[in-house]
Amino acid sequence: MTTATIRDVAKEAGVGVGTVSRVINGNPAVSEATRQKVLDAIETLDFTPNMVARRLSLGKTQTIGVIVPYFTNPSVVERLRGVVSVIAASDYDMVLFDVETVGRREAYLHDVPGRRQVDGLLIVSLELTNQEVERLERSKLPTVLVDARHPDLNQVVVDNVEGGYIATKHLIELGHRRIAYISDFLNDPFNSPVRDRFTGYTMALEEAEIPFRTEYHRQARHGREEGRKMTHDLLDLPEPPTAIFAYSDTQAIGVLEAARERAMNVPADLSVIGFDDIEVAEYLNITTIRQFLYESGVRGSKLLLESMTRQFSKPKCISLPIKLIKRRTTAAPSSVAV
Amino acid sequence: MTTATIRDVAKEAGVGVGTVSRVINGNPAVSEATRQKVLDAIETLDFTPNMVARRLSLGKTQTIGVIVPYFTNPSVVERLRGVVSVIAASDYDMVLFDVETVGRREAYLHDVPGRRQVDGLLIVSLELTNQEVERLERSKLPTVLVDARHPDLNQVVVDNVEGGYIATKHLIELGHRRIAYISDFLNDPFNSPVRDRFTGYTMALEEAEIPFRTEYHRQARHGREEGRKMTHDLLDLPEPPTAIFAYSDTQAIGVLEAARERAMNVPADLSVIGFDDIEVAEYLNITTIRQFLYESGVRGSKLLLESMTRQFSKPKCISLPIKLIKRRTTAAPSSVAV
DNA sequence: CTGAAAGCGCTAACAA
DNA sequence: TTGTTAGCGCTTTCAG
Repeated sequence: MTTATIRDVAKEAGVGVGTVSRVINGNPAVSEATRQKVLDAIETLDFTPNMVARRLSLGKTQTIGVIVPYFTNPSVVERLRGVVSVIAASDYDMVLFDVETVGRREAYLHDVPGRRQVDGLLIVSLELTNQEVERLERSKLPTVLVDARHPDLNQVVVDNVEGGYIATKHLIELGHRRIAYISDFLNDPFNSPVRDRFTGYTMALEEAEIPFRTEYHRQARHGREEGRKMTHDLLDLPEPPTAIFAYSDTQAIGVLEAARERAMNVPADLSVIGFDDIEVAEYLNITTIRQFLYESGVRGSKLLLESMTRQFSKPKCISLPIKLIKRRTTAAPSSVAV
Repeated sequence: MTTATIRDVAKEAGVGVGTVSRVINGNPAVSEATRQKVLDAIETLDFTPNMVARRLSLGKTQTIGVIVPYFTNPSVVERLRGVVSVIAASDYDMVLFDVETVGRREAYLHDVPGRRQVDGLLIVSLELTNQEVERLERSKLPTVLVDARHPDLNQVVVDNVEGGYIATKHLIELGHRRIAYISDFLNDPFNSPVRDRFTGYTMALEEAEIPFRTEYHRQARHGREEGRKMTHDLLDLPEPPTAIFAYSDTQAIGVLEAARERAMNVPADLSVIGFDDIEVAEYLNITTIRQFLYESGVRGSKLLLESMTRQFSKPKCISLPIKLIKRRTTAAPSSVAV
């Protein structure tokens, strides 16, 4: 038994396919009698409309695409949760494109708009080149960026410079002078937050007239383990920092591990501040800069849904706040260290 | 400028649409000369084939659907990571259906097979009724269950009875006699793991000739907060337990919180064991029963991909191991408590 | 090798 | 109200 089509239903009910289509789509221009006949036929044939056919006919897919890098990253997952919560409640399906390599990134960014398989596109934590944006614009595919900026696109963002500034300033106000910043690679063309937070870091330093020391900035691939290693390097310095600002909570966890391995007391011997406020940060009592990750996903997808119904005259930019969350990994430096 | 179709390309290249199609699909029966003409035309028109049309024509979607409950649940996310890792590396797209309510559950399970929008279906942590399975079979849609059982379907599972048994036995061997089990509701028809682990719990008790006490089993909705509350209730008992086996790590975290609120020392005053071994469990040093969540996603999707190419004579059942991970939340009861 | 034409299952415009 | 028909863009015989 092959699946029933609209034609089978029409035959079974003794009506035309158009009528069946109308019934399916709730078109009121159908008499109650025939509607019932059709409904019965649908029932006996256990018919469900073929979405692919409908999509082709309609020219719409009722699907939104979400491109995310590193689905393994907790902050990305948290944003995605927000996205899922609104998409699942809408009439749209969601297809997920996970970018782990440059190749896939290019493939998705190139193909997804052209293939016409989604009605809207949400791009999370991925910096786009002008060329890519141009292509997107040509395809007329409604798009919104979450955690990435571009003058021509709708976006929801956060002020990472300010975030870096606030984090560093918190440490300074606590009395620290030897403050390190550990982060992802600064020269990654697709990662501007890492640079922005660095800028905030240096701004705060400068404001407090603390000279920036190259050896206090470490960079590596993203990850807890890398955070751990960088911390050890830092602590091996002749004049080790008394506080570390980690680009992400994940890296901050690595810092904590390193400290534990050296039997150092946090925050007495070493202060640590992270960024993001992922869920674990709370359990581990990590002082951090909260950015509303879940909320960013929610706002981003809502903005997308909205932009799919009406065109905005110019790109919308939603700026989400950030907030210092003081917990138990930061304190004044022990006097001996100063 | 509307998107170019295969017909435009054909005209531009001065060939028939069939030829263009052949070129696109790498059909070797095309002369090098015409192939080049077509390629040029594709280039100048910036043509990308419309996936929806291709799908309709092919009768395949190159898409696999994944139905998960509570995307907010860390263990589900972890499984999903495994799924994403293999799907993203395949030629399939992945559409995600998040089930938060009974209504959506029914809707997805009913519609997804019929709509023919996916070539395969992965169902995670969702128990199916016979009726639902029957429908699935009728639709001939390749399906695999992850973390759920059914005699007629492919599946990857874990022995939860054994898990519950091992967890409890660990506590018993440490010397505990007053052991509580906190969990999700036992009578949830769609959650058999909760019952299985309970069975394992009672088995271990029985084997050690420890009578089961009703007041030592608490149930509530899933969540950290609920775990916290149940723990307080337990500790308010005239004869409180010395050890708690939590259905999930999430709930175990709640136990830890409650203990901290009472300034109780874990594991000296109270032992805690969780289940799953989600990432946080490691950071928080929670003793737990590891089930290979990520791996379950990987195996499940591989099995699905495989079952989409060749039919199995009978349903495959992959059973993943479990493992006691001893960390720092379990120890012998303090003598005073005995 | 290549072009023409017949679908894939559905929607919507057009008649009736 | 309803049936008929022309697409939606692509693949795939079937001739040539």
